[in-house]
Amino acid sequence: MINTETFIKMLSDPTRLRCLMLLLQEGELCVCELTWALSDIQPKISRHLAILRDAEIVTDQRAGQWIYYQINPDLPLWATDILDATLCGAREQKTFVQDLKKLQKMPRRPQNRMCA
Amino acid sequence: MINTETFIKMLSDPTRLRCLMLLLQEGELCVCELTWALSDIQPKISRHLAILRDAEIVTDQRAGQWIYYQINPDLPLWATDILDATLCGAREQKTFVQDLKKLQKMPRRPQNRMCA
DNA sequence: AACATATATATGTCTAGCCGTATATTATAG
DNA sequence: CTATAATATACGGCTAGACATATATATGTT
Repeated sequence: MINTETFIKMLSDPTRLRCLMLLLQEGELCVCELTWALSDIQPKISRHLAILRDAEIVTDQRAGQWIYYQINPDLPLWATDILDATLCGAREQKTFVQDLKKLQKMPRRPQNRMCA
Repeated sequence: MINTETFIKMLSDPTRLRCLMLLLQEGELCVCELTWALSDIQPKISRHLAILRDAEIVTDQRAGQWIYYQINPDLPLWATDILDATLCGAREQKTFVQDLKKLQKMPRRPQNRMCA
């Protein structure tokens, strides 16, 4: 089971935190959606998602050529509480607002598996 | 006002996190108490507390030769929520339990100002 | 098969930030 | 006015970890 120190270290990189906030907000996103939303390069996003996956903070699931990530539903309560509180803070900050807006404007966005 | 990214970065150092957890649990502690509790060296504790003070996550108050630190009471709600959730997690981890136990066994512990 | 798209990983570089040691500052006691 | 205790800061060294680029792997399409 993950401990608080490790968990917070995982959140302490801005790219990882932005990905997690979007995943928490949206439920499930693939690498190309996150890459688009953050206006960043694919290997960087992929690498950070791999770090989060190795720490069991997110889970991944392949759907065709896309790999969808989501917050690990089995996180301990204190961990989801940290994420929820962070999202509350992020909602009033321009980085998150911009990321979410950018995501919603993504052209040819692969349909979210949750809606399939 | 502090943002989520900066706030979490401040928590991401183990020494700072341990100090914050003890401060949240105990209300107010001086440098020598934290130094004793963490079994670490004074300049290191002092430096990390200065970092937290500069980020306005803690406040300090001199009482004679001691300087007492506490969690900044004016933190935004999301920030105190993060700290509270982290403490919930920490309470079940041996680092925090040990730190707290060590603190309580400190000889000639300066009386806490809150009890004065 | 050939090509395009999505994702992952490998490699070498670079820097933010932590560390220990030494020293400075401030307060109390004698 | 010393001496001691508590705390803060300065300095140089070191390393974890983030970066960009290049390449590998996997899937889907024609």
